[in-house]
Amino acid sequence: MFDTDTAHRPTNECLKITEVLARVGDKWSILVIGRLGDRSMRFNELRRSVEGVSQRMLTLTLRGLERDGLITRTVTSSIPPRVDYELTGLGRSLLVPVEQLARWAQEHRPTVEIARREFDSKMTADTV
Amino acid sequence: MFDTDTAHRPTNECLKITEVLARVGDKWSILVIGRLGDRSMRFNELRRSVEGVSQRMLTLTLRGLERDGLITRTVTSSIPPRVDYELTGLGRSLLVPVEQLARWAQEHRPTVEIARREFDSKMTADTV
DNA sequence: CCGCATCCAATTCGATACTG
DNA sequence: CAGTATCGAATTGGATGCGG
Repeated sequence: MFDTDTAHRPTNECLKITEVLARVGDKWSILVIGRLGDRSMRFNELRRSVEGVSQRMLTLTLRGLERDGLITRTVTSSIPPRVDYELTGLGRSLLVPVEQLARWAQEHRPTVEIARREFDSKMTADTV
Repeated sequence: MFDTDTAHRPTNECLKITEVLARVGDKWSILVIGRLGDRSMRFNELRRSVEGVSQRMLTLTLRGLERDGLITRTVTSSIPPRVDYELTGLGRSLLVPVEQLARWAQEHRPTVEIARREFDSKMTADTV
């Protein structure tokens, strides 16, 4: 998998894909994308909405998403200034597989948590 | 999104989901899962296959996946010892949305790369 | 209101060396 | 072969204070 060809092609495609997935993988990107799924939002609005994200990380996340062409950043030079973030078409297309993954996580979270507890209890039993 | 309810429920579900997605998000997990999609594999076989992963990181990744119930670890006490890793049913179910995401990445990678170059050139133009 | 810069703590990761 | 242990380097992230 991760390859159109039947053959096992380790480096080329995989590395590139990993690079793209790195954006999705980080802690905040998908949450921000999820929030922007409904409508465009302002900076502090997003900040409050995502909850737990620091100003710094939100800034970095938004820059990254903008760089990848997933969101647009629109500055309105008023006083106070206003900056709106909105998903691009590309960003909205990403929303589809991300929602699938979110659904998986939501559906299987209980199973995973049970597995974790079981694993952990086995480990502590070994050590003692 | 990321919520079954219509209302905006920021903390509860999202944090838990983030926690689960953190496993998928890290650099090696999805690659390992992808490799195990076809068949079970031994430790060093995986190590060579994933390519770029250090022994340490592969061990940590495999432990994490095992802890979450996504793979099984089977030890055969021979000389030399033999350890096989295999996807569980849960792991195979994760393979589905992950493949979708991989397809997205594969399909849109050129677009993303163009966006990145464009963004970067704008930035350097500003600075100078 | 938006966001950058700096400092500093914590975590992550690779390299290396050593065990059953 | 399949790990564990340790160490230093690099990356990451929060807190704070300043600037447009």
